[in-house]
Amino acid sequence: MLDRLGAISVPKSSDVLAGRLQQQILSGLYPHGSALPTERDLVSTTGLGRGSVREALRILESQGLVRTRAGRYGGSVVSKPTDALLASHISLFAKGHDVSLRALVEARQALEPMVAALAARHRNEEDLASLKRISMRLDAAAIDDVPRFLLENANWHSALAAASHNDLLRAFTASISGLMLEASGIANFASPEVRALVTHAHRRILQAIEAQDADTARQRAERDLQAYAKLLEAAVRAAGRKGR
Amino acid sequence: MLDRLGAISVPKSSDVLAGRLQQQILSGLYPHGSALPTERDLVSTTGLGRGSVREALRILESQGLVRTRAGRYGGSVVSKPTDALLASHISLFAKGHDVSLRALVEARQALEPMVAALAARHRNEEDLASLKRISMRLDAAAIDDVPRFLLENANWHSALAAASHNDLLRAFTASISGLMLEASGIANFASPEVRALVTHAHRRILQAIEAQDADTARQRAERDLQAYAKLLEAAVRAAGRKGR
DNA sequence: GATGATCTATGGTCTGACAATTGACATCAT
DNA sequence: ATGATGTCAATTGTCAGACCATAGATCATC
Repeated sequence: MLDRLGAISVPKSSDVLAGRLQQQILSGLYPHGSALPTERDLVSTTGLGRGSVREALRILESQGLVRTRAGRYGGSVVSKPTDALLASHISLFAKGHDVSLRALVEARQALEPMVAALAARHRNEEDLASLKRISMRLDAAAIDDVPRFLLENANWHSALAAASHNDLLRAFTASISGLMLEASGIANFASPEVRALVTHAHRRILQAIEAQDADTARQRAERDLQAYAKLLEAAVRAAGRKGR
Repeated sequence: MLDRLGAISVPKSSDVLAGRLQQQILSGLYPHGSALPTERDLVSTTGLGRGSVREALRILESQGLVRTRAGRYGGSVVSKPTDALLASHISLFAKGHDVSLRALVEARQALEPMVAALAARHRNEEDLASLKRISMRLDAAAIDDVPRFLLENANWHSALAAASHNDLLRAFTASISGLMLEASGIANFASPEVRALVTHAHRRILQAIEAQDADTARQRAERDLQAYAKLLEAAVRAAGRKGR
């Protein structure tokens, strides 16, 4: 008989422990907010050394599954991964793969029409107030404060995504807004014309959302993003010519 | 004079080291594929203990920025975060936030039309061959092999996203496909009618992509997903009634 | 009752040691 | 020559033990 053996890999003990704890957390054995055993308890129950246990906890921590505090009554507490953590992972992925500004715009073009439609459908008064507040700040900054304008613009897109009440779309959108905020600081693309286009577009979308008109919100987001993408493409071409 | 002091937090040495190494990697000081200093070198240059250094490396590892191997000529090598790693983080986020199947479908509805349009525009012969191969397997499995059908369906969506040649959209789409594959195993939604709808829809989209007709591809993806969403909603309502 | 000192279980860190791994190199048999 | 085998050395993997830092509870004091 011929035994076919694949490659055999010996996993690290910290990886094994991290995987088992992750599974137990996801299975509901350790619900959100509950405390994991202390490091020393884990040492005695698993038979591993404290270093390995701590490495496993560090893995869970960077997955956002636990938060650890020192001191008496401290320890590792189960928690939900935050938007910011997911955004940082998405950001690392994007930077590692040299995702272009164009690809970011494509992603935003994909997400934002649906986000706008959902926001129109599901927004509550608080969402609306938040969007209006940010819109006012955005309009004010559009006149002459470009860095502030870019920041408030990112906030606006994040607030719109929050109003959609879809956690996944919200996290995706917030990540892309952060990445575009970084990129636009470099690209220096926010001319007065672009700023006028953006504030006008946001106002129109906000009206549709206030009226809870999902189809109009979607269409306006689509059209405005298409105009934005064309302007951006032209600016990139111009910068390319100037760069020679 | 009144000094206003905010909260002062003392960061962990492993976090500080992980942050500095991350910065150095992103700055290009350690390009992709290059080796980080060995653990003991880091110990001597930083003055930290080896445990802290190892915890920092474990953080970078779970961010996908390095891969570590044991043995002589081993060590930590700079690498790019993989799709699978980002997908796992997105999956943890989604599970932690109890993202509903409905929210997943909304995300797919947002992404897929753009993905289809980009795939039609940017696909090469290899992408096309891959999609055709998966389509054949999908059609075969649609007759009676439901688990295989669901798996090949997830593969189809991932292949479509790969053909878009947008790394971010590809990673998002692959993550959502994985999550829906898990969820559909539970929801048991893939009736023969649904399977027929899906295979037909995929065939039509594939035709548009082969013809490199971006607008048609987008429209077909939009319409088909809308039909799919309605079927799903009806199934969920039916399951809700049965559940009583 | 407020204030401050003290207690103590917990994570944070360092040191030292040894085991396991693994690629390069030397050796040997053919 | 060449292929198999053994040896070596640098590196990560792991453990044990000690001590420090933190922070909430508790107690003592006024």
